[in-house]
Amino acid sequence: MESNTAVSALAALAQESRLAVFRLLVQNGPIGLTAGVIGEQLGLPAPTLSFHLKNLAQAGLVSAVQEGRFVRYRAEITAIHALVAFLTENCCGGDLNRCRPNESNP
Amino acid sequence: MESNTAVSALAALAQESRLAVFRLLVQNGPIGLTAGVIGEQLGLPAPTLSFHLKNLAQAGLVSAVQEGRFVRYRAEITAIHALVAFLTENCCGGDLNRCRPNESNP
DNA sequence: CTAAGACTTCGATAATGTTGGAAACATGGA
DNA sequence: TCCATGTTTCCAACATTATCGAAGTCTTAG
Repeated sequence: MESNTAVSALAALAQESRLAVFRLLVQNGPIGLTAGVIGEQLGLPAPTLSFHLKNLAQAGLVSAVQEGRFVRYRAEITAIHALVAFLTENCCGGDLNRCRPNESNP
Repeated sequence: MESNTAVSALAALAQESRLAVFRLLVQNGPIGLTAGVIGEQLGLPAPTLSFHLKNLAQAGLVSAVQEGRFVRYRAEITAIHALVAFLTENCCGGDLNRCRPNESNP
């Protein structure tokens, strides 16, 4: 993963509404939710939600699939895993024995 | 973890320089680095670095300890773990069997 | 006590992100 | 075809953040 990709993903999540949208989608797993339902659940005006969903999609955190008049959104869990791997890359110089010597290791 | 805390942490990491600082600190584990060394390694002017380090510290992602004239910074790995837990909280409604049915589960 | 070094705060400027109403754009049903 | 519904684009006001020079604080050495 490149630094720019990580920054985009983190920036996408670093906003109250988008974070709420993402978490809601995570909770709905592979079933996902349509834009309208998301807006209803979170009380967001349609243009605002659309703006945020686009942002999340561009960051690769959610996927969008057209279903007739609806658009179904799903969380991309693998994106989060990749992000965490990037953040903790080469943790403690790669030597996990040196990682937090006086604390429990993960 | 509260939503505000998560947003703060994500916003702190959602910036090229701060992300680089954090990753550098992660790689140096419990040993950490002084502000001067970080600035030298990343080529950041002192005021800019100070601004970013303060931001990271306020978000709980790094800790700062005064050592004489120096200030030693360390990454707070547990903050990342808490953040990930918050992001994936109640994933797929808590039923992991429903999580990505056609893909490998984590 | 003075000076030099490490780091932070101040302050001004520039750039970027957020919000939501109005209007436009699809899509499917009557 | 025409209408109702779901979603997006446009736009303008507003709010937040990034940058770094200059000046300030704090600490140790001489």
